[in-house]
Amino acid sequence: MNTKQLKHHIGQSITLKGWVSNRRESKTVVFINLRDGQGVCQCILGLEDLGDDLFNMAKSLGQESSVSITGVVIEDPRQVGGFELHATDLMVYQNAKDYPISNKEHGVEFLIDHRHLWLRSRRQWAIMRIRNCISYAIHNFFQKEGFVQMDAPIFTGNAAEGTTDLFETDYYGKPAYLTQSGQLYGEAMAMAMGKIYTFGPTFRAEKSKTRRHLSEFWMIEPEMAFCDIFENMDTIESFLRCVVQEVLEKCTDELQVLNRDTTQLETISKTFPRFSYDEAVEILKGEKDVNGQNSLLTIQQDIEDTSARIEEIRKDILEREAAIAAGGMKKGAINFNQNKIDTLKQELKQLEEDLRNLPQWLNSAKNFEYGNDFGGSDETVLTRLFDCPIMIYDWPHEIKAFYMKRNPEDPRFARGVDVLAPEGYGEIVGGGERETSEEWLVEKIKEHQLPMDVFQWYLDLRRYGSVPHSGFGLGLERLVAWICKLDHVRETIPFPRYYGRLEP
RNA sequence: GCCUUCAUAGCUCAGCUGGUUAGAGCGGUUGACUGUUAAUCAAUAGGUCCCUGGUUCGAGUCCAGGUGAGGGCGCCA
Repeated sequence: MNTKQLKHHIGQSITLKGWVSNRRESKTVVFINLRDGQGVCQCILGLEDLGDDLFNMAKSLGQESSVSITGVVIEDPRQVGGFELHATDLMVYQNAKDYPISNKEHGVEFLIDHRHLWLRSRRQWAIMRIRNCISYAIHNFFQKEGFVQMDAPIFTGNAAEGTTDLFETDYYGKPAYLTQSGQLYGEAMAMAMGKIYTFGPTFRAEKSKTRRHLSEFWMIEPEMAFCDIFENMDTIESFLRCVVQEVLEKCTDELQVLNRDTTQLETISKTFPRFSYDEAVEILKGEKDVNGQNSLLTIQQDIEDTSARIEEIRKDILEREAAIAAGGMKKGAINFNQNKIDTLKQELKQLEEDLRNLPQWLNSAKNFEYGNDFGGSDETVLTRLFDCPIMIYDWPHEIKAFYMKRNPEDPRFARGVDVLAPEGYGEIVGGGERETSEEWLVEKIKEHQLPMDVFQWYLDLRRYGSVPHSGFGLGLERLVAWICKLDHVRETIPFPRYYGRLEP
């Protein structure tokens, strides 16, 4: 029996097993919010129903104590979940004391240090369930479309694109690296199966301290034979649409816990705008408007709005502080105002940081040099103008990987595609069409000064039945972060690994 | 690697131009209250102000170095 099944047992006596997430008490009643992993249910434990011993035990329960409560299910629309349990019996597995995570706000460092316990809180519960839903939806989509899941190796012997961002391990006395992409193997597997996808961990030793980088993350890499870049973009679009719609449908409770504005996700049904690199540069530099908006003016406006909001918050804080200092306020009101001030200060900190960054971003967009790759801030500036994901294709070949196919009509460009998520989440998908010609590839490998011998197996794919083929890589954590609208990808994975973080 | 912000009670934070015994809320403990949703109310315990050195009659506050953390850039999903 669990809290999700209560609606089938109204008026019946049942037993729930779980953890005490909160407790309130008065002289003859104790209220316990019971969390069982599925959901929550408020349990009412009355002195008369339980007797002195059990009632006193109920009173002594600390947060996160593990218990089993038997009682009658009562429908009550005021309650979270819609039901409550009028207890007739209580069994305590363990009475927990001094649980470190209270229902108040905590700082990031403290919470991450207690990640093993933090996972129990409501918000994390919602995020992990959405992550699960996304994983399932991804498998579902590819399986329905006839893709075969095949796993690429995690140890790799060669460093295809430099060793600086690879983790080195000892493999029977030889250096081995943890995979940073299974793509080349994906191509080999696609030639065996037609359409495949990998779903596995990826490791990058980038010393990045940003809200969108992890050292260990999960990547989904489909690869399709007989597929050009445009068919690839079609696949990416229907894939993302399918996953987001699945979450909207299946995770209404979870999205609500996160306070996610779902109208911003429903725009997924729109056709994703597609721009060539050339067009995207014009938009970025403010030389071309889109949707009646100019990128530079939009950021300029953001700067002004942010400054105005900062002023507003400062004033609000001062007023509340003055009101408290003036005295005569009831303790409850003081408490309320102080909490409000805390939240406002939090927002203020965030806004002040934005205000430090925005002018840099504006500057970087203004002075963007044609031919360069887009930086994180450029992506933010671009996507600021759209409410659904956008795709950018045909990149200068110099800045793309050696295996990227050149546009036959204009060899200055490589047929890569990046998908940028809205709301500042940046690149969630990177992909493209792969080079089919052995000659071109050999030339590229030389140009990138890569060791030819380790790519012989890869070149075999072009020697024996080379066909046009494409694929892409999706960062699961970035997708989860965007769908849940989280500040940082470290909340999207149970035990995050990022620069400087290895425990717990 | 570069830039930037920060470190005060178990937790979240206040502490002004340096000045007596360092404060609040939450959490803990004790008590009050039949219905609370981060309950409320009263009382109570709880401190190496990150570390080292310096300036000063006097440093939580100023300066230098170190350590740890947040965020941004580069790089990327």
